Amino acid sequence: MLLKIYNTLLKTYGYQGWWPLLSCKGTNPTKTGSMRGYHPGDYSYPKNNLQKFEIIIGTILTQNTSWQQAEKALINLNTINALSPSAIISLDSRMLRSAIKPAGYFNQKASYLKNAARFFILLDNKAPARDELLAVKGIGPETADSILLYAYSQPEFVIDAYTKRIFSHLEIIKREDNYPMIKQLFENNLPKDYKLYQEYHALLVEHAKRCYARKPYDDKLLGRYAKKRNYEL
DNA sequence: AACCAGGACGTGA
DNA sequence: TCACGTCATGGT
Repeated sequence: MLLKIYNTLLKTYGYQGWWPLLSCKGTNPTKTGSMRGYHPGDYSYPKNNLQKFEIIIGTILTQNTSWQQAEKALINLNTINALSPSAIISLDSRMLRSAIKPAGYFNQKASYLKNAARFFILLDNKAPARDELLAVKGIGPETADSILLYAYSQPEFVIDAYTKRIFSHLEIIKREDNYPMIKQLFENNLPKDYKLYQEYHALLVEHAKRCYARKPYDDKLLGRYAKKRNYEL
C-alpha cells in the first residue's frame, strides 16, 4: 500500500531532487516554491564534506519554517563565507543571528548551528549515529533522520508534519501516533533503500504543499485510498 | 487578521 | 511519558 502511494506520487509529481544544495545548479521546474539547488533523479549528493554540512545547517534552519525562508538564511551565510563548520564556530554570534534572521527563531537556531558545527568537526569525517545526533541540542528526531537520510544516505524514514497530516487523513495512521510508531510503520513496510526514502519524503512534502496546505484538505489525488480501506499493513 | 511553514526544548503533572 | 507554552520571521 505504501509503495502504491509512492508510485502514484512519483507519477504525478516526478523526481523531486532533494536535498537542495546552493552549489548545485540543477533546478526542477515542476516544483513549487524555490527552484534553486535541486538535482532530480541524482542521488549521488552530497559529494563532499562541505555539502554534507550545508545539509545539516539546512535541516536546522528549516525547522518549522518554509524552505524558502531557510534558503534565504543559507544564502546570507554563503555571502559572508560562513557555510563551513569552522566559519560558523568562529562567526560572531550577532552576525550569525542577523544572517539567519529570515529563517525565524534566530536566537535558538544560532545556538543550534554552533552546536552542530562543533559536533560535525568532532565527527572527523565519520558518519554519526542517531543517538549521537539526538544528543546535540537543536537536533530532534526529525532533524536527526533528515541528516542521516540526506547527508549520509542512511535509510532512515523522515516523519514530518506533512507526513502525519497526509496519512492520518488517509486513516492509515492515527493522529495520536507518536514519531517512532509512524517511522516504524514506513520502515517495516518498505524496502530499506535510502533513495526510495529520500524520494518518498520529498514527494510527500510536495503533495502536502499542493493539497494539504489548508483545511479543508484537497484529497483529489490520494483521497481514494482513504475510502478503499483494504490495506495490508 | 489569523494561520501556517520540511520542530525542538523546557517545564510540570 | 506527555501535553503545553515558547521561540520569530514572512507568506497567504
